[in-house]
Amino acid sequence: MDTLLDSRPDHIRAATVIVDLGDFLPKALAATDRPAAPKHIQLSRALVRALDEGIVREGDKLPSESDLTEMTPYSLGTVQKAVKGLMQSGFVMRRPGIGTIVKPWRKRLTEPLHCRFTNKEGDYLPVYPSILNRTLVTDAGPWSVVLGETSQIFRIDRCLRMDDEFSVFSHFFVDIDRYPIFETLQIKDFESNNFKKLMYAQSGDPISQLRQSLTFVPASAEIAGHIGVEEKTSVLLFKVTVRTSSDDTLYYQELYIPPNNFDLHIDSHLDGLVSP
Amino acid sequence: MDTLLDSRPDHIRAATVIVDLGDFLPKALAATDRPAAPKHIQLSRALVRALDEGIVREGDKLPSESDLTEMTPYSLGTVQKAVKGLMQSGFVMRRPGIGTIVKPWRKRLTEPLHCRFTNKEGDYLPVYPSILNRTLVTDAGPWSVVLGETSQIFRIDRCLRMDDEFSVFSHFFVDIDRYPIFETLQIKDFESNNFKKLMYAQSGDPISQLRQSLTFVPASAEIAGHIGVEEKTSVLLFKVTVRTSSDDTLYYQELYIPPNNFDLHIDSHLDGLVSP
DNA sequence: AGCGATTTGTACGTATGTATG
DNA sequence: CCATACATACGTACAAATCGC
Repeated sequence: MDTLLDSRPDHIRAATVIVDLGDFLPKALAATDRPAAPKHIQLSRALVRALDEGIVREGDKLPSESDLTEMTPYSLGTVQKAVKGLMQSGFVMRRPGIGTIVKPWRKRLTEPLHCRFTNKEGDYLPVYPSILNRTLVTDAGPWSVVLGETSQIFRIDRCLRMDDEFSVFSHFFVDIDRYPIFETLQIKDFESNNFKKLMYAQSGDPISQLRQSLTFVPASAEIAGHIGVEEKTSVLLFKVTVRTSSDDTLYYQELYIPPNNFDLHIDSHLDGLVSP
Repeated sequence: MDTLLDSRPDHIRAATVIVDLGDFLPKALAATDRPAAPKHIQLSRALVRALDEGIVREGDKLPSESDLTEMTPYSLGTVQKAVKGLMQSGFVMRRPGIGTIVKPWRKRLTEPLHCRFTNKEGDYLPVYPSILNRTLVTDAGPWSVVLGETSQIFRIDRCLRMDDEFSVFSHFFVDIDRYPIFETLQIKDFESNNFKKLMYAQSGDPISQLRQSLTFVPASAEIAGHIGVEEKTSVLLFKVTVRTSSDDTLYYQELYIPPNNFDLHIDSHLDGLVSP
């Protein structure tokens, strides 16, 4: 084939070598989750882990379905479910007759999940979160609607500094019945951990519904102070509700974003395959 | 069951009656797509159509998997795929032991796909689109990156009036090799149709990847005029790239949104099940 | 252009597990 | 404890797209 006329994207054209997972997969699958996740989820996670650990790299071709069926104790259908999940999450690309190819993912997902900015070059700004406060919420609001009127809701206030450029203020609402760790953990412990890890450590439930909305609102005095704008300046309020496929709300988040010159990247869906 | 203590959401509590699709489904499935879509997609679409036509309403319980298997010529696995697709798209909710329940969708999706606002009551603002212009794009930009440097790109400029409240200006970029209809159709024909219908009529390919980002930008003179703000006013630039699961870009859209008091609802994913 | 070999995609039938009422 | 209904899993078969010869 004439490569000069090969206009396919790099991550397709370059994929000729099939990555060897013969050593990795059996070990990765032996380390079972507790309680045991479905087999196709275990396989999906193992493959994502292989990506995280650099065993599989962007542009690599994964073993074929039948190969995976042979090197795992799973059936073809299970393997297919696993790889299909990876495709729906955007990790890989599949074509009949070609194979399964790992898409370029630019950079691994870091904290926090739903508020990442890129500069003009497309690089993500590093985020430096700091915890300001944690309170038991007693009044009603959007949080109680989505998390349930009867539940015990904690609110965690954070300030997310975006690489010394600007700051975002965050109200994070969570039901402590579902995530008791947010009540028991000391505030200082939040600093060293990150929210995504905490959420996944507790739930294991796949995220499959994201409800997001945006409004312009005037900044309150408190919020204005934290994000460095004048009081009543118009800022963006970004509301995020995260649900499982069975419609349980995992958490609700409000992000106050001042005017800035960076691109806010909006997540579409993740299907619970993000590696903790 | 004591309804006073029943704190479950309406759409679960109310679902006691199983909707009768015995008449509708066989007829709906007989009207096959051209070219034939996979059976599980056909079934999904038939169920969505039942929703559109009011045969199934919000809160209704769908027939069980085994019932659907009996009333259709399809196997259990096929039925499961179809209903699972509806769940991942957010149309229905499923629980073992209970059944499949149609979620409240407030209002059917109308035009345009990615820019819908709600008022304080949660109702969508009606949208009145008008076509301003259609040009062949020759220069490079984000559009050429995502649609391909070599492709013939058309740009359609539109003004989307949001229920007499405010207006949004839109640049819609599409590859005419993929959607020749955007070149052949007269501008006046766009008014009566809507974009979503046009896109689905042509492709049939399921949408599965949405890439969305937001930036603050100063409004150009032209755009400022259309959306009724002063030149150089800071407006929101909402960029949307829509791809299939095989990574083909369907279209790219830029939306210029003036400051306003409504909620911009952000789509997460639709999986191609939206009924045309 | 044609023909296998490969690989994903769809589909069927069956069996068993788990949550709910 | 039982019936219902969704969830997972297995094994098989064939179709459709792609590639190399």
